[in-house]
Amino acid sequence: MTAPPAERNDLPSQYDAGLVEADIYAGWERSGYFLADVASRKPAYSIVIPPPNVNGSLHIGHAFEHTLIDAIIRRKRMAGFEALWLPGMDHAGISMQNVVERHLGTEGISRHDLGRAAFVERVWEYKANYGGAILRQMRRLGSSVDWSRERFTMDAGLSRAVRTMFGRMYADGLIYRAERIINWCPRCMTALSDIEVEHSDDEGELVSIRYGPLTVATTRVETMLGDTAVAVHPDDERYAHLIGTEVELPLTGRRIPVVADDAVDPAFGTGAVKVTPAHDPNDFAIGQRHGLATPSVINERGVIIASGPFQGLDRYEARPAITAALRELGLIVAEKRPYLHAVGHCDRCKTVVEPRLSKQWFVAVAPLAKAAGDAVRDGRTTLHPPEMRDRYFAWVDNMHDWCISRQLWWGHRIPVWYCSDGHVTVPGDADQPDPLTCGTCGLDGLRQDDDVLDTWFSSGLWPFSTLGWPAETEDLARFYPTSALVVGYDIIFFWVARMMMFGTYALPDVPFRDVLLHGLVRDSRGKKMSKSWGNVVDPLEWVDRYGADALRFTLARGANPGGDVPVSEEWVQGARNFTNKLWNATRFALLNGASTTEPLPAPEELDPESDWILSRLQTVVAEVDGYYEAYEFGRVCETLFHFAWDELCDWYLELAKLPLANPDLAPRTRAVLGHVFDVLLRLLHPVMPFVTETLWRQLTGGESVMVAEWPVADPSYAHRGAEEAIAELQDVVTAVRRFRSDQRVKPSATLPAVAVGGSVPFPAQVAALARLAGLGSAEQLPPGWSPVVAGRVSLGVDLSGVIDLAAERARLAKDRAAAVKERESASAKLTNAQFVGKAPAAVIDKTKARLGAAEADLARIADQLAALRSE
RNA sequence: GGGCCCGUAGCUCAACGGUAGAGCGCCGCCCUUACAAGGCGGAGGUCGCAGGAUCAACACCUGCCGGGCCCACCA
Repeated sequence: MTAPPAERNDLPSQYDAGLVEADIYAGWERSGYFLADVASRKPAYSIVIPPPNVNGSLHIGHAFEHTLIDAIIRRKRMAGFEALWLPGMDHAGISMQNVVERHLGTEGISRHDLGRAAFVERVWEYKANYGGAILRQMRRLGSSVDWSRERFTMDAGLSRAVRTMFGRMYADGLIYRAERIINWCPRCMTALSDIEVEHSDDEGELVSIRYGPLTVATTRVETMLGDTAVAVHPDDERYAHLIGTEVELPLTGRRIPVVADDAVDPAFGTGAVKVTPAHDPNDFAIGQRHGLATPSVINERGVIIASGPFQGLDRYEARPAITAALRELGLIVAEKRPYLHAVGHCDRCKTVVEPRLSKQWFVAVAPLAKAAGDAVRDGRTTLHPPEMRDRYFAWVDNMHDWCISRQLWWGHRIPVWYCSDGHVTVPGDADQPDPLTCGTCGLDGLRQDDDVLDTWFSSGLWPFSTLGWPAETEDLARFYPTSALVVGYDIIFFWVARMMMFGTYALPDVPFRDVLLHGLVRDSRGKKMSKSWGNVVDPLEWVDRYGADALRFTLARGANPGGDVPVSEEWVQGARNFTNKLWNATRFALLNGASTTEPLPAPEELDPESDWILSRLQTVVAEVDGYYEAYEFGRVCETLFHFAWDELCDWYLELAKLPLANPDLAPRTRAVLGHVFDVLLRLLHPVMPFVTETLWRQLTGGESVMVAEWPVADPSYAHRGAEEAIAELQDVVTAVRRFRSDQRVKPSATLPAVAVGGSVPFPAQVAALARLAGLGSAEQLPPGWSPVVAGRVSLGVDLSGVIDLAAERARLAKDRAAAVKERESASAKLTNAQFVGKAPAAVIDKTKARLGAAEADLARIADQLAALRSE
């Protein structure tokens, strides 16, 4: 796609992002630049997308994450890497099933009315109709993903990876089935892993109940129906005589033993604990140690199933009912009292989780977690920012076995078959067909496990399953390990740790070299965005209004490693203004014939202002490159923003106007202009792809900045002298401008004549100065003089009608006060530093210079005040 | 109950052992031939509090106050 170079003087004075972005993206897609070529000789650079949920839509957090990833990928592509950004989506097990069930609910039917096959069919339909919205929206943002490699966690290839992984881990004893206490959501009707449970401190009531001679306390009265013991600490003298005896369990007519167990804290409450092995993980462990029965009294819907008067009540109806019954019997010792305690909630639907004994599949995490921890400890994978390492280690070092079976219909069905004798058959390899006969006894009529796998099981394989694993594909060889993972710190455990576990288990190397953990997007007051706060924003609305580049710049600019990012529409407006500034500045360059075809003159051949901007440019190139490499996107943006706006636009373009008007000087200045804009646009491209593409094509006539070379700093253009000269010029101009402002000299009025301070080094600069400061003429004078006062004294110009002498005296007095303060500060510091003689020489010198400057200022101010007095 | 982070200009946030920065907001002046989505000038901070080590701290250490986050099977 070759963009026809537009008429150079045909650019409107405002940038309209909406006008160009869609076409540009379509052109990029057609060009094939997004595709990664396995056969290329370039070094590989790869990132797999953190797959968004199929049922979601692009929110501001995605926009943030995608901006960072795209910036990384685009820069690497320009820098000569074969860059791959692999897109895709996650089937989002519970989440997606819930969404579809809700839709069915509006039709008045449940998934059970449909049956499993029909329900799963519906989910696929839903996915086809609504899924992938995010991936389509990504085009709006400009994400340069390789669409030819798009994957889905339920597609055939990934299903094969899941089945292979399960088979291998089962064979290795890393996946097993067991009856355990698991977290159960009575609403979603499925088991959950530990991290799918959110704990919150909820108000409960601690009720003390008399069990014969003992008193126990509980927040969950209803579980007492399933108690099979009371436990006390073995060393607790108060109860030593009761150990081994039995007490009566109220309301049930059952007698239960008193057991001694170390898990009991004798200092808590009465030191006696009721034990409900089927409904509490602690109690289950106690039960195991003492061979207690494990009767379940609450079913999967949270309903009491113990026979008796409470049977059929919901757990929350049963609680007060049982309490009342106990009170009637006089068994409530103390009145119930409010008690704040941690309660687990389902992270999908917020229902209070019910610990429940059931038979589930688990991953034995110990060896995997160790490998995942080691990979970070020994530096094969690096976490950014490093503070996140502690969090990561705390998790992998203390992980419990992972419950991976879910009682859902949407997901990867567990690849396990049972015969009527209950033997388990697991196909060892993904390419084996579903087994027809039992591997143990040879019976046929096998039945597949009804459950599906935790959605994070398949996500955990993402970095290599998407590249073709278990097949040994070229993609896998070329792009694994992936170079970086860019993801929010909120899913370190859900996802990052799991990928590390699976990756180090199944492949010879880690899944990624760098992990960049970004923060959450917040509103302008630093508040977390949530629907209930009403502060969520639709990123695409901002894209519509201000353009994708403005949104991207805003997000990238706010990115500090690991930090949260506040955004507001005003920030985006500011970024939009920046795109417009770039637009107009480039337009100025184009109108003035900026050229990228003329060779850039060597430093000696240039005017100081050009030496200066090129010197600054090469510094900026080096800095920005380093910031990109360190994932310091905030600084990338900050540096480029200031260079472009404050230095290039506010000073260089103004300074360039004079040489551009001079036929002898213009060609060189045009070459410098062309070069500076060319480099600037390339540096900005990873963050602001659209506006830079538009402008870069106009400027250079090139095909696409996407595939332009990444700039490299050229230290031969470093020019200290020019930087100092321009700094001095800026000081003087600012002083004159300040004078004008103080003296209320109209901007349109030209001061009749004035002398300027500073060692302004050459005639062109004096002319520039006259222009920038609105002077009729200017001459050099010793530095440091208030311009007009100097003019009066030195040139004899009579400004008495123009100058407000009192205002000028006030200004000088103020300057003098500042100089006095500065002299004192520098002097104190110098005395201090010299006294002990430990300060580095550089510091002493610098401080001496400060002191000298302050003293010189004071002398000049005194002279000027004296001159004014004689006026 | 453990662990982590943060308290810097009105707001949101940077920086850093050696003279406090940005964006937005605010005040004043300007439609100056790239840009009013702009230009120029300016105001505004005892860097949460109290100690300590250092020639020198906003920056390092300790304690306190205030705010946030993560992990957690004490009934």
